[in-house]
Amino acid sequence: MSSESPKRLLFRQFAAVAKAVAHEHRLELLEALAQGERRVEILANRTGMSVANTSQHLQLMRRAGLIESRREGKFTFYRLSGPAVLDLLAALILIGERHVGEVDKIVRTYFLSRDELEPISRSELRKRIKGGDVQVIDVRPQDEFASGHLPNAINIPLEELEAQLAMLDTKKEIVAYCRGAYCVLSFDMVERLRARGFKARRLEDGWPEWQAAGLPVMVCGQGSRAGT
Amino acid sequence: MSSESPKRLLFRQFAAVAKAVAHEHRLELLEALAQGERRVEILANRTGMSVANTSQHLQLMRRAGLIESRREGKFTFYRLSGPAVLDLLAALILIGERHVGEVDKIVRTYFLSRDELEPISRSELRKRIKGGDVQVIDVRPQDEFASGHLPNAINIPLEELEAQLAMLDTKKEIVAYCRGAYCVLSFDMVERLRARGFKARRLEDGWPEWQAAGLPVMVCGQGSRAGT
DNA sequence: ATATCAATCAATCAAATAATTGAATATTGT
DNA sequence: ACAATATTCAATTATTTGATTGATTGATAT
Repeated sequence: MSSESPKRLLFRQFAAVAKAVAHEHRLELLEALAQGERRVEILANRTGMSVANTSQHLQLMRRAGLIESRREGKFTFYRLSGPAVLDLLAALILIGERHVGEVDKIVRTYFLSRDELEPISRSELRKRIKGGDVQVIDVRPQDEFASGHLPNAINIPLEELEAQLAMLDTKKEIVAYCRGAYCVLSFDMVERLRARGFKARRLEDGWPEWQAAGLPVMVCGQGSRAGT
Repeated sequence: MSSESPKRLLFRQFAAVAKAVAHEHRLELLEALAQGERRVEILANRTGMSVANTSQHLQLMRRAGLIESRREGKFTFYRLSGPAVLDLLAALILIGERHVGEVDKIVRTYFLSRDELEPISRSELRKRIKGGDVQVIDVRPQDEFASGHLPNAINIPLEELEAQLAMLDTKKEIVAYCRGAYCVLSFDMVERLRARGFKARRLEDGWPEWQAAGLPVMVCGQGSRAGT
């Protein structure tokens, strides 16, 4: 009587995939990995978990097929196993936004409302970049910027805004972006820029989605990096 | 020190959504609900769970925003909260297929390989239905067929195949479909039809996806139902 | 060889989740 | 009002999952 329906067996596997995303910290790890491949220790720092704990979570996700790893010398690099993982996260976020009251409440409490921020879409931003009438600011840390960013974007992490203010053209509109839909960085940046009288908006999503959409990108030192 | 980052709070909510799908039985419930709204008892029978247990799982998913309910007299009907839920399931299945070895093994063991079955796409099937050179068989139970099906489809559940064989045109190609990508019914139907010399293929997905894609449908007694 | 460092493993304890049972609630029909 | 029916609630127990600790592996550099 141990034989079970194949459908049941398959569902068990799919449930295992879902279980692997069903944890606060693992979602945070996936968000970090959506920026590009990363070492265990870096991920541990980012999420504030112990290295051992981080390692276990990563292995769990690897077993579930969400991520893959590569060994290079002493280091193990992890990366997303494919674009379907981003789809999974997007679906999760969409359901949260539409149908979970808590999400709405948190967004209202901590972020400017989405309408006030007038987010700009990927396709619209692309046109305006071509037109050259917009300044694009990448709010992520320097290392993430270096491993890939939007064309003509300049890198200004939040804490460097003061130092880089002079770089900005007060006439041109600014569009800020960071890691993704719920990365706080670009929200903060837009607020601060507006407080200083700039015309600033947010990209509606972030770097991983831009990249996944196959839009043009720049890597490393090729693009313009602000300051220093 | 109780204040946490808003991102962490949001991720907690998204993780809760993921947890709600992360269970074998709940996936099965969602698959059933993807066919249309259903009562608790019906769902309990379908999944082989007790009514109380089913009710608890359903409430958990409702709290997570995956499903909604409606009371009608003594009955409570549950339904998916929106199309994003289907996207979530699709992403889950895609990751499983691509990156989980077990899934592949199960498919190989229990189903004909996908290539052998030469599945037909939604758009192709739509064209051929218009052309009228194809017989479409809905393999689902009668009640599911009644609440909606593909245009010109006839309903032949597996156990009725023998009785309905005479209905089928041996010249025309047959396309069978059922509940979705991993519903066994249409696999079985194609195998049986081929064993009898028919030219038979599978629709690559099933009723929920057809409906979600906004393609034309028929409801209730309006369409042709085979036999009796 | 040995020291060092990144990552993993193994064992433990604490916490969350799932199934079961029987009682409780709400609605319908008599 | 009363019984019948569909669903939910509450309490219990078994199982699974998560974090922590310290030991272990594997690779590099001295």
